[in-house]
Amino acid sequence: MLRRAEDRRPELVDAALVEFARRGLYGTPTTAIAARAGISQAYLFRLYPTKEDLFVACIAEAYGRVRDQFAQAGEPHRGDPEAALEAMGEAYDRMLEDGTMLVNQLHSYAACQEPAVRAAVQQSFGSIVDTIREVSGAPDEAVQAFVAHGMLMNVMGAIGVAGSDAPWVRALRCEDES
Amino acid sequence: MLRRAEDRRPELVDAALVEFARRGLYGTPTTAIAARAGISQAYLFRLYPTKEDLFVACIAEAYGRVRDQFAQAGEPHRGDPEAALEAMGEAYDRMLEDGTMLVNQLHSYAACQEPAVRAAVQQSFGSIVDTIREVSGAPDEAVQAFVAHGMLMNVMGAIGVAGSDAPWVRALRCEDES
DNA sequence: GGTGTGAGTGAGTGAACACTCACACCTTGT
DNA sequence: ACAAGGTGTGAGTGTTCACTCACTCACACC
Repeated sequence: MLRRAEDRRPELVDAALVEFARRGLYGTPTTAIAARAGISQAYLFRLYPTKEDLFVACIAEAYGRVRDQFAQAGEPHRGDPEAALEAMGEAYDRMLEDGTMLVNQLHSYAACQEPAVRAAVQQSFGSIVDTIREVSGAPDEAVQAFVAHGMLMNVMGAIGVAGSDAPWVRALRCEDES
Repeated sequence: MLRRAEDRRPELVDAALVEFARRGLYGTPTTAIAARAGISQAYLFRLYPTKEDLFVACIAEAYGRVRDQFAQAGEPHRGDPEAALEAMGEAYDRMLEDGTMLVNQLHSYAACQEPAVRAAVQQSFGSIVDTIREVSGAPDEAVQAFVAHGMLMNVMGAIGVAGSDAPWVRALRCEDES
Protein backbone atom coordinates (compact mmCIF):
# COMPACT_ATOMS: atom_id res chain seq x y z
CA MET A 1 0.00 0.00 0.00
CA LEU A 2 2.55 2.56 1.06
CA ARG A 3 5.39 3.32 -1.32
CA ARG A 4 8.82 4.72 -0.59
CA ALA A 5 9.32 8.42 -1.25
CA GLU A 6 12.41 7.62 -3.34
CA ASP A 7 10.22 5.52 -5.64
CA ARG A 8 7.52 8.14 -5.84
CA ARG A 9 9.76 11.00 -6.82
CA PRO A 10 10.68 9.70 -10.28
CA GLU A 11 7.03 8.95 -10.99
CA LEU A 12 6.13 12.46 -9.96
CA VAL A 13 8.80 13.82 -12.26
CA ASP A 14 7.38 11.74 -15.12
CA ALA A 15 3.94 13.20 -14.55
CA ALA A 16 5.34 16.70 -14.15
CA LEU A 17 7.24 16.41 -17.43
CA VAL A 18 3.95 15.81 -19.22
CA GLU A 19 2.19 18.71 -17.53
CA PHE A 20 5.07 21.17 -17.73
CA ALA A 21 5.38 20.36 -21.42
CA ARG A 22 2.06 22.10 -21.99
CA ARG A 23 2.57 25.50 -20.41
CA GLY A 24 5.91 25.56 -18.70
CA LEU A 25 6.87 26.51 -15.17
CA TYR A 26 4.57 29.49 -14.74
CA GLY A 27 1.54 28.20 -16.62
CA THR A 28 1.26 24.75 -15.06
CA PRO A 29 -0.62 24.36 -11.77
CA THR A 30 0.72 21.92 -9.23
CA THR A 31 -2.80 20.53 -8.83
CA ALA A 32 -2.65 19.19 -12.38
CA ILE A 33 0.72 17.59 -11.77
CA ALA A 34 -0.39 15.97 -8.53
CA ALA A 35 -3.55 14.67 -10.17
CA ARG A 36 -1.60 13.13 -13.03
CA ALA A 37 0.83 11.55 -10.59
CA GLY A 38 -2.06 10.17 -8.55
CA ILE A 39 -1.03 11.81 -5.30
CA SER A 40 -2.37 14.68 -3.26
CA GLN A 41 -1.08 18.18 -3.84
CA ALA A 42 0.04 18.22 -0.22
CA TYR A 43 2.26 15.23 -0.77
CA LEU A 44 3.72 16.77 -3.90
CA PHE A 45 5.00 19.56 -1.73
CA ARG A 46 6.48 17.11 0.68
CA LEU A 47 8.39 15.39 -2.12
CA TYR A 48 9.54 18.70 -3.62
CA PRO A 49 9.31 21.71 -1.32
CA THR A 50 8.58 24.20 -4.10
CA LYS A 51 7.22 24.03 -7.60
CA GLU A 52 10.49 25.41 -8.84
CA ASP A 53 12.40 22.55 -7.22
CA LEU A 54 10.19 20.10 -9.07
CA PHE A 55 10.71 21.97 -12.30
CA VAL A 56 14.46 21.86 -11.84
CA ALA A 57 14.27 18.12 -11.28
CA CYS A 58 12.29 17.84 -14.51
CA ILE A 59 14.88 19.84 -16.41
CA ALA A 60 17.65 17.58 -15.18
CA GLU A 61 15.66 14.50 -16.12
CA ALA A 62 14.67 15.74 -19.57
CA TYR A 63 18.16 16.87 -20.51
CA GLY A 64 19.61 13.72 -19.02
CA ARG A 65 17.46 11.51 -21.19
CA VAL A 66 18.43 13.43 -24.30
CA ARG A 67 22.08 13.14 -23.40
CA ASP A 68 21.73 9.41 -22.80
CA GLN A 69 20.05 8.92 -26.16
CA PHE A 70 22.88 10.80 -27.85
CA ALA A 71 25.51 8.79 -26.06
CA GLN A 72 23.81 5.52 -26.86
CA ALA A 73 23.29 6.40 -30.51
CA GLY A 74 26.78 7.75 -31.02
CA GLU A 75 28.78 5.20 -29.09
CA PRO A 76 28.89 2.52 -31.81
CA HIS A 77 30.36 5.12 -34.17
CA ARG A 78 33.05 6.44 -31.89
CA GLY A 79 35.95 7.59 -34.04
CA ASP A 80 33.75 8.29 -37.06
CA PRO A 81 32.43 11.81 -36.48
CA GLU A 82 30.11 11.93 -39.46
CA ALA A 83 28.47 8.62 -38.72
CA ALA A 84 28.21 9.45 -35.03
CA LEU A 85 26.47 12.77 -35.66
CA GLU A 86 24.22 11.12 -38.20
CA ALA A 87 23.16 8.50 -35.67
CA MET A 88 22.60 11.16 -33.02
CA GLY A 89 20.48 13.10 -35.47
CA GLU A 90 18.30 10.07 -36.00
CA ALA A 91 17.96 9.65 -32.26
CA TYR A 92 16.91 13.29 -32.05
CA ASP A 93 14.26 12.77 -34.73
CA ARG A 94 12.82 9.90 -32.74
CA MET A 95 12.67 12.07 -29.63
CA LEU A 96 10.90 14.79 -31.57
CA GLU A 97 8.05 12.40 -32.25
CA ASP A 98 6.92 12.30 -28.66
CA GLY A 99 8.24 15.79 -28.06
CA THR A 100 7.78 15.92 -24.31
CA MET A 101 11.47 16.08 -23.49
CA LEU A 102 12.31 18.56 -26.19
CA VAL A 103 9.47 20.97 -25.58
CA ASN A 104 10.45 21.02 -21.95
CA GLN A 105 13.80 22.30 -23.09
CA LEU A 106 12.08 25.27 -24.65
CA HIS A 107 10.25 25.89 -21.40
CA SER A 108 13.53 25.68 -19.55
CA TYR A 109 15.01 28.45 -21.66
CA ALA A 110 11.96 30.58 -20.99
CA ALA A 111 12.29 30.09 -17.23
CA CYS A 112 15.98 30.99 -17.11
CA GLN A 113 15.15 34.19 -15.30
CA GLU A 114 15.02 32.06 -12.15
CA PRO A 115 18.58 31.55 -10.96
CA ALA A 116 18.06 27.94 -9.93
CA VAL A 117 16.61 27.11 -13.31
CA ARG A 118 19.38 28.90 -15.11
CA ALA A 119 22.03 27.02 -13.18
CA ALA A 120 20.39 23.69 -13.95
CA VAL A 121 20.00 24.53 -17.63
CA GLN A 122 23.59 25.63 -17.98
CA GLN A 123 24.83 22.51 -16.33
CA SER A 124 22.57 20.10 -18.22
CA PHE A 125 23.01 21.78 -21.55
CA GLY A 126 26.76 21.78 -21.16
CA SER A 127 26.66 18.11 -20.32
CA ILE A 128 24.82 17.36 -23.57
CA VAL A 129 27.27 19.36 -25.63
CA ASP A 130 30.20 17.70 -23.90
CA THR A 131 28.72 14.31 -24.68
CA ILE A 132 28.22 15.18 -28.34
CA ARG A 133 31.76 16.46 -28.58
CA GLU A 134 33.33 13.61 -26.73
CA VAL A 135 31.46 10.74 -28.33
CA SER A 136 31.46 12.04 -31.88
CA GLY A 137 34.88 13.63 -31.82
CA ALA A 138 33.55 16.01 -34.47
CA PRO A 139 35.11 19.44 -35.02
CA ASP A 140 33.53 22.44 -33.33
CA GLU A 141 31.93 23.68 -36.54
CA ALA A 142 30.10 20.40 -37.05
CA VAL A 143 28.98 20.26 -33.42
CA GLN A 144 27.70 23.80 -33.59
CA ALA A 145 25.78 23.09 -36.77
CA PHE A 146 24.37 19.91 -35.25
CA VAL A 147 23.14 21.61 -32.09
CA ALA A 148 21.77 24.59 -33.98
CA HIS A 149 19.91 22.37 -36.40
CA GLY A 150 18.42 20.45 -33.52
CA MET A 151 17.11 23.63 -31.98
CA LEU A 152 15.51 24.68 -35.21
CA MET A 153 13.71 21.35 -35.51
CA ASN A 154 12.66 21.59 -31.90
CA VAL A 155 11.17 25.04 -32.40
CA MET A 156 9.45 24.05 -35.60
CA GLY A 157 7.84 21.18 -33.76
CA ALA A 158 6.76 23.42 -30.92
CA ILE A 159 5.16 26.05 -33.13
CA GLY A 160 3.22 23.37 -34.94
CA VAL A 161 4.65 23.59 -38.43
CA ALA A 162 6.36 20.21 -38.38
CA GLY A 163 3.84 18.80 -40.83
CA SER A 164 3.14 21.97 -42.76
CA ASP A 165 4.02 22.31 -46.41
CA ALA A 166 4.08 26.10 -46.55
CA PRO A 167 6.94 27.21 -48.81
CA TRP A 168 9.02 28.69 -46.03
CA VAL A 169 8.66 25.54 -43.97
CA ARG A 170 9.71 23.40 -46.89
CA ALA A 171 12.70 25.67 -47.40
CA LEU A 172 13.77 25.30 -43.78
CA ARG A 173 13.52 21.57 -44.21
CA CYS A 174 15.60 21.91 -47.40
CA GLU A 175 13.01 20.14 -49.51
CA ASP A 176 12.90 21.24 -53.12
CA GLU A 177 9.59 22.46 -54.54
CA SER A 178 7.56 19.70 -56.12
CA MET B 1 -3.44 65.92 -21.39
CA LEU B 2 -5.46 63.13 -22.91
CA ARG B 3 -3.79 60.96 -25.55
CA ARG B 4 -5.36 59.00 -28.37
CA ALA B 5 -5.74 55.28 -27.82
CA GLU B 6 -3.97 54.63 -31.11
CA ASP B 7 -0.91 56.46 -29.77
CA ARG B 8 -1.04 54.70 -26.45
CA ARG B 9 -1.21 51.20 -27.81
CA PRO B 10 2.32 51.12 -29.25
CA GLU B 11 3.70 52.55 -26.03
CA LEU B 12 1.89 49.88 -24.09
CA VAL B 13 3.34 47.24 -26.38
CA ASP B 14 6.82 48.67 -25.80
CA ALA B 15 6.36 48.39 -22.05
CA ALA B 16 4.85 44.94 -22.37
CA LEU B 17 7.78 43.75 -24.45
CA VAL B 18 10.11 44.63 -21.59
CA GLU B 19 7.97 42.90 -18.97
CA PHE B 20 7.11 39.83 -21.02
CA ALA B 21 10.81 39.41 -21.77
CA ARG B 22 11.34 38.52 -18.13
CA ARG B 23 8.87 35.72 -17.52
CA GLY B 24 6.74 35.30 -20.59
CA LEU B 25 2.98 35.20 -21.04
CA TYR B 26 2.09 33.22 -17.94
CA GLY B 27 4.65 34.64 -15.54
CA THR B 28 4.12 38.33 -16.19
CA PRO B 29 1.35 40.15 -14.32
CA THR B 30 -0.60 42.80 -16.16
CA THR B 31 -0.13 45.10 -13.19
CA ALA B 32 3.59 45.24 -13.90
CA ILE B 33 2.97 46.02 -17.56
CA ALA B 34 0.48 48.76 -16.77
CA ALA B 35 2.83 50.28 -14.22
CA ARG B 36 5.70 50.35 -16.68
CA ALA B 37 3.48 51.89 -19.33
CA GLY B 38 2.30 54.52 -16.86
CA ILE B 39 -1.38 53.70 -17.19
CA SER B 40 -3.92 51.99 -14.97
CA GLN B 41 -4.48 48.29 -15.24
CA ALA B 42 -8.11 49.03 -16.09
CA TYR B 43 -7.07 51.05 -19.11
CA LEU B 44 -4.70 48.33 -20.23
CA PHE B 45 -7.71 46.07 -20.52
CA ARG B 46 -9.54 48.65 -22.54
CA LEU B 47 -6.67 48.88 -25.00
CA TYR B 48 -6.29 45.10 -25.20
CA PRO B 49 -9.26 43.10 -23.99
CA THR B 50 -7.19 40.17 -22.73
CA LYS B 51 -3.62 39.65 -21.66
CA GLU B 52 -3.27 37.15 -24.46
CA ASP B 53 -4.30 39.75 -27.02
CA LEU B 54 -1.58 42.04 -25.72
CA PHE B 55 0.93 39.24 -25.85
CA VAL B 56 0.00 38.48 -29.44
CA ALA B 57 0.50 42.14 -30.32
CA CYS B 58 3.92 41.97 -28.70
CA ILE B 59 4.83 38.89 -30.70
CA ALA B 60 3.87 40.61 -33.91
CA GLU B 61 5.87 43.69 -32.98
CA ALA B 62 8.98 41.79 -31.88
CA TYR B 63 9.07 39.56 -34.94
CA GLY B 64 8.27 42.53 -37.15
CA ARG B 65 11.23 44.47 -35.86
CA VAL B 66 13.55 41.55 -36.43
CA ARG B 67 12.23 41.13 -39.94
CA ASP B 68 12.70 44.85 -40.65
CA GLN B 69 16.28 44.74 -39.40
CA PHE B 70 17.00 41.79 -41.64
CA ALA B 71 15.43 43.48 -44.63
CA GLN B 72 17.31 46.69 -44.01
CA ALA B 73 20.62 44.95 -43.48
CA GLY B 74 20.27 42.65 -46.45
CA GLU B 75 18.78 45.03 -48.98
CA PRO B 76 22.09 46.67 -50.03
CA HIS B 77 23.45 43.23 -50.85
CA ARG B 78 20.53 41.95 -52.87
CA GLY B 79 21.87 39.53 -55.45
CA ASP B 80 24.87 38.55 -53.34
CA PRO B 81 23.58 35.84 -51.01
CA GLU B 82 26.71 35.45 -48.96
CA ALA B 83 27.12 39.14 -48.31
CA ALA B 84 23.43 39.53 -47.57
CA LEU B 85 23.40 36.73 -45.00
CA GLU B 86 26.58 38.10 -43.48
CA ALA B 87 25.01 41.52 -43.08
CA MET B 88 21.87 40.01 -41.61
CA GLY B 89 23.99 38.06 -39.17
CA GLU B 90 25.61 41.25 -38.00
CA ALA B 91 22.19 42.82 -37.57
CA TYR B 92 21.18 39.82 -35.48
CA ASP B 93 24.25 40.19 -33.28
CA ARG B 94 23.31 43.79 -32.61
CA MET B 95 19.79 42.74 -31.65
CA LEU B 96 21.19 40.14 -29.28
CA GLU B 97 22.85 42.88 -27.30
CA ASP B 98 19.63 44.31 -26.02
CA GLY B 99 17.95 40.93 -26.22
CA THR B 100 14.39 42.03 -25.53
CA MET B 101 13.05 41.16 -28.94
CA LEU B 102 14.86 37.87 -29.19
CA VAL B 103 14.04 36.58 -25.75
CA ASN B 104 10.42 37.34 -26.46
CA GLN B 105 10.70 34.95 -29.35
CA LEU B 106 11.64 32.21 -26.92
CA HIS B 107 8.63 33.08 -24.81
CA SER B 108 6.46 32.96 -27.88
CA TYR B 109 7.54 29.39 -28.62
CA ALA B 110 6.78 28.44 -25.05
CA ALA B 111 3.26 29.90 -25.28
CA CYS B 112 2.39 28.15 -28.52
CA GLN B 113 -0.07 25.95 -26.70
CA GLU B 114 -2.51 28.87 -27.01
CA PRO B 115 -4.00 28.75 -30.49
CA ALA B 116 -3.95 32.51 -30.97
CA VAL B 117 -0.29 32.67 -30.04
CA ARG B 118 0.56 29.76 -32.27
CA ALA B 119 -1.16 31.37 -35.23
CA ALA B 120 0.68 34.63 -34.68
CA VAL B 121 4.02 32.90 -34.29
CA GLN B 122 3.57 30.83 -37.41
CA GLN B 123 2.64 33.87 -39.42
CA SER B 124 5.38 36.13 -38.07
CA PHE B 125 8.05 33.49 -38.20
CA GLY B 126 7.16 32.63 -41.76
CA SER B 127 7.34 36.27 -42.67
CA ILE B 128 10.89 36.48 -41.34
CA VAL B 129 11.99 33.41 -43.22
CA ASP B 130 10.36 34.67 -46.39
CA THR B 131 12.21 37.95 -46.02
CA ILE B 132 15.54 36.22 -45.52
CA ARG B 133 14.92 34.05 -48.54
CA GLU B 134 13.69 36.79 -50.76
CA VAL B 135 16.23 39.47 -49.90
CA SER B 136 19.29 37.23 -49.75
CA GLY B 137 18.32 34.88 -52.55
CA ALA B 138 20.40 32.27 -50.75
CA PRO B 139 19.80 28.53 -51.27
CA ASP B 140 17.64 26.69 -48.78
CA GLU B 141 20.59 25.02 -47.10
CA ALA B 142 22.20 28.37 -46.33
CA VAL B 143 18.94 29.86 -45.08
CA GLN B 144 18.36 26.88 -42.84
CA ALA B 145 21.85 27.11 -41.41
CA PHE B 146 21.43 30.83 -40.88
CA VAL B 147 18.15 30.52 -39.02
CA ALA B 148 19.36 27.58 -36.97
CA HIS B 149 22.52 29.41 -36.00
CA GLY B 150 20.47 32.41 -34.96
CA MET B 151 18.37 30.27 -32.68
CA LEU B 152 21.41 28.79 -31.05
CA MET B 153 22.82 32.23 -30.32
CA ASN B 154 19.45 33.33 -29.01
CA VAL B 155 19.24 30.41 -26.62
CA MET B 156 22.80 30.84 -25.46
CA GLY B 157 22.03 34.44 -24.66
CA ALA B 158 18.88 33.49 -22.79
CA ILE B 159 20.52 30.86 -20.64
CA GLY B 160 23.23 33.29 -19.68
CA VAL B 161 26.31 31.71 -21.20
CA ALA B 162 26.92 34.38 -23.82
CA GLY B 163 29.98 35.64 -21.98
CA SER B 164 31.10 32.34 -20.51
CA ASP B 165 34.37 30.73 -21.48
CA ALA B 166 33.51 27.20 -20.44
CA PRO B 167 34.94 24.77 -22.99
CA TRP B 168 31.61 23.66 -24.37
CA VAL B 169 30.52 27.27 -24.81
CA ARG B 170 33.72 28.10 -26.63
CA ALA B 171 33.19 25.08 -28.84
CA LEU B 172 29.66 26.17 -29.74
CA ARG B 173 31.08 29.55 -30.62
CA CYS B 174 33.74 27.77 -32.71
CA GLU B 175 36.59 29.47 -30.89
CA ASP B 176 39.74 27.42 -30.71
CA GLU B 177 41.27 26.79 -27.28
CA SER B 178 43.81 29.38 -26.24
C1' DG C 1 0.38 -5.03 22.05
C1' DG C 2 2.82 -0.87 22.13
C1' DT C 3 5.48 2.63 20.10
C1' DG C 4 8.02 5.30 16.80
C1' DT C 5 8.47 6.82 12.08
C1' DG C 6 7.57 7.75 7.52
C1' DA C 7 3.62 7.88 3.96
C1' DG C 8 -0.19 10.27 2.69
C1' DT C 9 -4.20 13.54 2.72
C1' DG C 10 -8.56 16.88 3.44
C1' DA C 11 -9.31 21.08 4.25
C1' DG C 12 -7.83 25.15 4.44
C1' DT C 13 -5.14 30.18 3.92
C1' DG C 14 -3.53 34.26 2.21
C1' DA C 15 -2.01 36.41 -1.68
C1' DA C 16 -1.91 37.32 -6.50
C1' DC C 17 -4.12 37.94 -10.51
C1' DA C 18 -7.16 38.63 -14.75
C1' DC C 19 -10.74 41.16 -15.57
C1' DT C 20 -15.03 44.53 -14.56
C1' DC C 21 -17.81 48.52 -13.44
C1' DA C 22 -19.28 52.83 -12.28
C1' DC C 23 -17.83 57.08 -12.66
C1' DA C 24 -14.93 61.44 -13.66
C1' DC C 25 -12.64 64.20 -16.86
C1' DC C 26 -11.18 66.08 -21.21
C1' DT C 27 -11.98 67.35 -26.02
C1' DT C 28 -14.51 68.37 -30.04
C1' DG C 29 -18.33 69.72 -32.89
C1' DT C 30 -22.20 72.53 -33.26
C1' DA D 1 -23.22 76.54 -24.02
C1' DC D 2 -23.63 72.04 -24.05
C1' DA D 3 -24.12 67.29 -25.64
C1' DA D 4 -21.69 63.32 -27.22
C1' DG D 5 -18.13 60.47 -27.08
C1' DG D 6 -13.53 59.14 -26.16
C1' DT D 7 -9.84 58.93 -22.34
C1' DG D 8 -8.69 57.34 -17.98
C1' DT D 9 -9.14 55.47 -13.19
C1' DG D 10 -10.26 53.72 -8.12
C1' DA D 11 -12.06 50.29 -6.18
C1' DG D 12 -13.56 46.24 -6.46
C1' DT D 13 -14.78 40.71 -7.70
C1' DG D 14 -14.35 36.03 -8.21
C1' DT D 15 -11.05 32.73 -8.98
C1' DT D 16 -6.85 30.35 -9.03
C1' DC D 17 -2.87 28.93 -6.99
C1' DA D 18 1.32 27.88 -4.17
C1' DC D 19 1.90 26.34 -0.03
C1' DT D 20 0.57 24.76 5.09
C1' DC D 21 -1.34 22.29 8.97
C1' DA D 22 -3.33 19.04 11.65
C1' DC D 23 -4.26 14.81 11.26
C1' DT D 24 -4.77 9.51 9.94
C1' DC D 25 -2.89 5.34 8.55
C1' DA D 26 0.49 1.65 7.38
C1' DC D 27 4.36 -0.68 8.71
C1' DA D 28 8.63 -2.27 11.26
C1' DC D 29 10.63 -3.47 15.30
C1' DC D 30 10.65 -4.78 20.02
